[in-house]
Amino acid sequence: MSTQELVFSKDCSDCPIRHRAVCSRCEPDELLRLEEIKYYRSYEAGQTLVWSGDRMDFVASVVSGVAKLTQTMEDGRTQMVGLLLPSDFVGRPGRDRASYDVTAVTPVLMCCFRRKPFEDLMERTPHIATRLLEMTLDELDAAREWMLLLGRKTAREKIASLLAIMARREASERPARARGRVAFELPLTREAMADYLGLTLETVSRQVSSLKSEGVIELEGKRGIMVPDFARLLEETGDDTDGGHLI
Amino acid sequence: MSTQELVFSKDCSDCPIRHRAVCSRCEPDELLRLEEIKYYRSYEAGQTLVWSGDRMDFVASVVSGVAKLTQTMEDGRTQMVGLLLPSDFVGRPGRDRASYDVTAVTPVLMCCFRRKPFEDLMERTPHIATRLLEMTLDELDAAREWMLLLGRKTAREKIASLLAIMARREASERPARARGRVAFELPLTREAMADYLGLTLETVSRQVSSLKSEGVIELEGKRGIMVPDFARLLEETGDDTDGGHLI
DNA sequence: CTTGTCGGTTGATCTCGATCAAAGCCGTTT
DNA sequence: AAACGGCTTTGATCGAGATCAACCGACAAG
Repeated sequence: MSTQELVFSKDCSDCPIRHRAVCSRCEPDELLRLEEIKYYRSYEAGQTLVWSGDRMDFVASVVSGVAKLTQTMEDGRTQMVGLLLPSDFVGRPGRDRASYDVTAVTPVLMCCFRRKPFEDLMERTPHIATRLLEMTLDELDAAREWMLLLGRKTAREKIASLLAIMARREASERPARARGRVAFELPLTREAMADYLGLTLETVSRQVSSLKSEGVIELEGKRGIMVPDFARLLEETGDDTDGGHLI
Repeated sequence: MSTQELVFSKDCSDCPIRHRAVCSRCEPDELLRLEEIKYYRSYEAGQTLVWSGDRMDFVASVVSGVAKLTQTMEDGRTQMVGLLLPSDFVGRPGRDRASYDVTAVTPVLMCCFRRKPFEDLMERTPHIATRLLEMTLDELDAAREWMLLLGRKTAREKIASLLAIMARREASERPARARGRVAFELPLTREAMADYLGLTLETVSRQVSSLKSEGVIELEGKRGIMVPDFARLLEETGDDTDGGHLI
């Protein structure tokens, strides 16, 4: 398959700059230059892609699957600090050591770019930096919302918030769905949810059960979550519901 | 005072790109273009510069003083999500509404740039975007460390961590000081510390007292903190102390 | 079929930090 | 000097979530 083929047949789904379907200024020759320095890697669930402190000579974009960034204290307490879904970017141009553990939550396919050439390309292609800045600012916003969750929300609100975030993200992928009704796969174990929310897995389990028994959510098998009334779920998050951006 | 004068006499201390004394590629004429679109604003302690949701047609750089970014829930629970010290950047190119409340903690002087012209300048001056990306990535790292603190640390560790962060930042400003011994002004009230750490002000007060009575810190007047042995303080943070970057 | 493992649930108890309440300490105003 | 307001400290009590422990169900391996 020619490089050209790859780029356009897949709608450049592995170009980190295009991934979120925003950068309309991606020129074909710039994409080609990206093609030259990229390669794929796949990982199985549970596998750690990078350890905190490791040398990291690539940056990458998640093509499929879910991965997490975690920080761990000496005594084993761990906190998830990033959840990577398809189209998310990993790695940091200009730094050669990873700051967090990166672990596959489900099987993951990454599209990697060798770091040095990627940095060179960034120098020559200004709007890649602009796009990356935009994505990083989005991540920073998400991190700050997450901080409010960690610092001030109750266990119940935390669970509801996590479900709302996942549901919203799911909905944005496939916007066609019944009004207010959302169903999605939650790819996280109770323990991973606990690490996300700064709780213990027992508390997560109890609160999920409680939301289920009150009809806010329905469980479908192991990982399926069904939200009959999204607005109802939002009420449980403690967030401003009339903030406009409902979904 | 001529523009030239201002730029070079103050070592461009109000240029957000140069603020952290990193961007060695700032050309005089680029700095001049920044000069043309900037203005100063000062605020008194307690004053809110921007309300979440407000229109924000500038970006800015803190020249002096301390400001905070906070998020508040309907019922009044608030969480600080950013602490802005001199040289920090506020605002987001490409977005016209503020996402957080920005409040002066001490009297603050801001160097503001009208947003649209700043964005235009960014287009024409690629390494401004690069520099901004770098700064944003630093902030993201800080936010993620903060998430570990909020999600997993004990009250005592939280206090120690905050003090260590402030001490470290202080030390980097004026690197000349006795080995292990650091003194600094903590510009936050107990309530602000509580908002930073996801605690109540009573808990903050108790833990500070406890650290004092155990000799980890000494209080000098209202706001002065003296750390006789920085390594000792670090032990209390729960962080990896042999992570190299001690101070 | 048994055994093991992994993820999840549920129960009993404990504890850290929240909450409620009362003073204390300045610095400023009257 | 007295009164006041903002900030802090300290005490008593309460409760949400952690901890410890048992058990369940699904699935894979022996």
